[in-house]
Amino acid sequence: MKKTVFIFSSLIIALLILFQLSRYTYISGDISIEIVIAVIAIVFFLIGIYINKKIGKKENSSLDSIDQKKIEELGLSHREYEVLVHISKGMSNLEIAEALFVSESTIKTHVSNLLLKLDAKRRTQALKKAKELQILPN
Amino acid sequence: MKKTVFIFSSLIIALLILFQLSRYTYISGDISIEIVIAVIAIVFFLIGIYINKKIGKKENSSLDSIDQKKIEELGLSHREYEVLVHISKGMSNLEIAEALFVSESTIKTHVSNLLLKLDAKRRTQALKKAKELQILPN
DNA sequence: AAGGTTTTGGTACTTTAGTATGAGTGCCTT
DNA sequence: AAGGCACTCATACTAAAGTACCAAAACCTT
Repeated sequence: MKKTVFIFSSLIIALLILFQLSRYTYISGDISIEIVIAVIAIVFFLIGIYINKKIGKKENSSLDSIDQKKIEELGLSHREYEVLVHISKGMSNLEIAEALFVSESTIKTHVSNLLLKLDAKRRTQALKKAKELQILPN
Repeated sequence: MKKTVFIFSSLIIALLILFQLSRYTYISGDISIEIVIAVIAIVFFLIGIYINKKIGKKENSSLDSIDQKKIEELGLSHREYEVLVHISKGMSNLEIAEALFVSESTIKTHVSNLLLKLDAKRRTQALKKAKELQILPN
């Protein structure tokens, strides 16, 4: 919101400055009108690119970042989320157990609770839902 | 490549037309120079936005689009790929079987071949690899 | 210190997933 | 027409995954 106002204010100011500049060069006549126009064209062309890039980056970053709030909302504990991340790497319960230095039973407990909290029947479904909820990166 | 050439050609032509237009209005003097400059500024501003959107979409689509060539490289059959897509939706073998109107045995066979071709031990690992290979959308 | 939550782990069991093997059918190509 | 490939399905396993229930230690918090 604030940025949009700033950008449009800058645009209007730039426009006014260019108007004054063009009038000056028109009167003095020491710079050809074609060059002025070319400069204006290039400047606004670059402004257009710049603004679009800003907007594009915002959209991308909102798609990439994981939603910490939603993890809390779901009541996922730190360990459960950790297990979820390992599942997303395609690891088996035993592999996760070894990676986290705990027993396979522990991982099974975590997975079971995980599936309950994510309302999933399978780990693959949990992955799909987690990605939809933005708690796992794509 | 072709699009880039097209865009730059259009840009150069637009520039030439605007030059001629500006000269004409300069000589005839029936349109104030400020309006001409404002029009040029707006036009190039819009051109900048347009080009950037095109480029942005290309970048996004290249990240999103599935790699048909890699599917062929891996030797994945149409049915196997179909099963893979269903797995990525979090479905069980039985659910996939019902969705595709075949027996669970058939799906198991497909999954087995799928895992071999993707060099995966589990379906979750197959999903991870498939996404890395860009044969599944994120 | 008491109480709740998290983390850990076990047993026992059911359900999916995945492997191995064999085999029939249909389609395309040579 | 014959061979190859994709698709289908079955049986019989083995291996994971997931559930249910219980329980103890570790942790924060009030």
